[in-house]
Amino acid sequence: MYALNTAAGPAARLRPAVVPIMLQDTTLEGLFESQAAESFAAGTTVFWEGDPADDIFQLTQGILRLYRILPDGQRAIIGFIFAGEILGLSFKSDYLLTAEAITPVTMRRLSRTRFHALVSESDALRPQLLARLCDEMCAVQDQMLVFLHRTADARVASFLLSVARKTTGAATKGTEVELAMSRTDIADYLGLTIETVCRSIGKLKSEGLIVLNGPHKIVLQKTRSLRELAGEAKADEAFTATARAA
Amino acid sequence: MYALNTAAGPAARLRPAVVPIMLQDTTLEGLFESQAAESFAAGTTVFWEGDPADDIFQLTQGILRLYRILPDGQRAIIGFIFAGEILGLSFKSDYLLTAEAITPVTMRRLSRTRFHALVSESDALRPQLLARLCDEMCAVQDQMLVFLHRTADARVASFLLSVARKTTGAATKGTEVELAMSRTDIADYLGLTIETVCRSIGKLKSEGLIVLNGPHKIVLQKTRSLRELAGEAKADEAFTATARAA
DNA sequence: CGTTAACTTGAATTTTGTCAATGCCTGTGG
DNA sequence: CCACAGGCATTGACAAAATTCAAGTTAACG
Repeated sequence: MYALNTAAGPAARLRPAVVPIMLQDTTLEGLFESQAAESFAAGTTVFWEGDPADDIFQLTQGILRLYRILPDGQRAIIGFIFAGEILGLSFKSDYLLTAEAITPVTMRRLSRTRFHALVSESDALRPQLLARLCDEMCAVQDQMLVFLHRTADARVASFLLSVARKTTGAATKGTEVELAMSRTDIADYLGLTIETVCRSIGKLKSEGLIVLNGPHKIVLQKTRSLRELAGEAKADEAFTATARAA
Repeated sequence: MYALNTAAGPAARLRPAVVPIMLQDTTLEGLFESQAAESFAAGTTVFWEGDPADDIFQLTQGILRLYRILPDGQRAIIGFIFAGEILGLSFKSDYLLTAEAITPVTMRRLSRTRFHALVSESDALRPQLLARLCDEMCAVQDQMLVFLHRTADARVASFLLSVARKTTGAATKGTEVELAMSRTDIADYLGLTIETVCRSIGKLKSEGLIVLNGPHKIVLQKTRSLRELAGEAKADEAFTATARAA
């Protein structure tokens, strides 16, 4: 994968601008802190599939979409990058996908050679990079399990929970999720059509699992049902115990 | 991912038993060459999801399936491991999936701590490990694109090509593919039902893309059509040129 | 051989995709 | 500030794809 979640998650964005110097040596994010911020307008492309993969980025604000165009012309969205995440980590000479700003974004850039030099010099950073890659691999696998083996409704539920966690840090009753991406983006990510995404969201709404404040603001209501639908948990222990007692 | 393809692919299996000593220092596979071979009967479990992840394995003969049981009891196959591949590479303390022998297998084992010590000591091995992880990540992504965005027929075609390449090293007209796994295994891997897998294979057969020698031996016939169906290539250049001229 | 499990095929149902129409935000210009 | 245009989201009717349920048929193994 080309994106690595920060261990800290959304907390990273709330972190004060001035951080202990030590961080620069002990976290991958620290490597970017001395770099200048660059801005990209919404809709702008940060890099194209096929461009030489010269740089590695940290997204400091905004949301990106990563996609590839399939041989038949269909656009497949590989994932979304949220503030705090690192992007472009690859050992290929070219980028294998296109990164596009969904919202206005700001990023910090580090040349790939510099990044790898810094990482391989540091005994603290090397294992971190490996651990991150493994974490990311696990995440991709989990995602694939949900998306591949479950229905449209389950995929949408899983997606909403995932966005909630990445943007607000939690997915509890009352959490308002800002969906910056369009329905088309969601569909191209989940391997569904726009219409099916709409209908699934509509169904979640009519069943009271979520509430909509316009098409791009979703409030989570029945988070247990959402999690079950998304295939994240078995039926609750207490519930099955009750069922057994009855 | 828990499996890393050997760079050499199937050639690794054909490699003479005696190899230059140098290899032991320059490839990840080399690390396993001094280890004793262990055998597992078909149907045996090598390790279970949740076991402490103490060892890393190289599969020297046979085929494994990797799977997890989803909360609703469904079995999701994450992938298959073929001879030559390395298995169990994770930075988690426990295995996150179950590895089961499909055929009789032989493996070599290395403790995780030993493996990581050897790798981190070697300037040659460290970048290899990173590169492998990235390659594997790309492979998982590609797979996801095909499986998520394409039909049952396309998934099956893609699967057959992939098995052909991993076992015979090529996917050309006349290649005979040995499918050691059951239809249920294939279905649980592709996110389809057994019946759909059967029907897709039947369709490929009736359209002349493949020939069956019993249910577990498949001969590739129209490899270009298979690749197009699998979404591996655009329509052939010459063809589109012709179409334009007409 | 005979038994059992695996594979294949068929028909009905459900889910998803396709095509088409309508409604609703949003931003721009009057 | 309002009107309007254009894009996006939603909904409906129908078609296609995949799943489910239910037989058969073939292959594997003792």
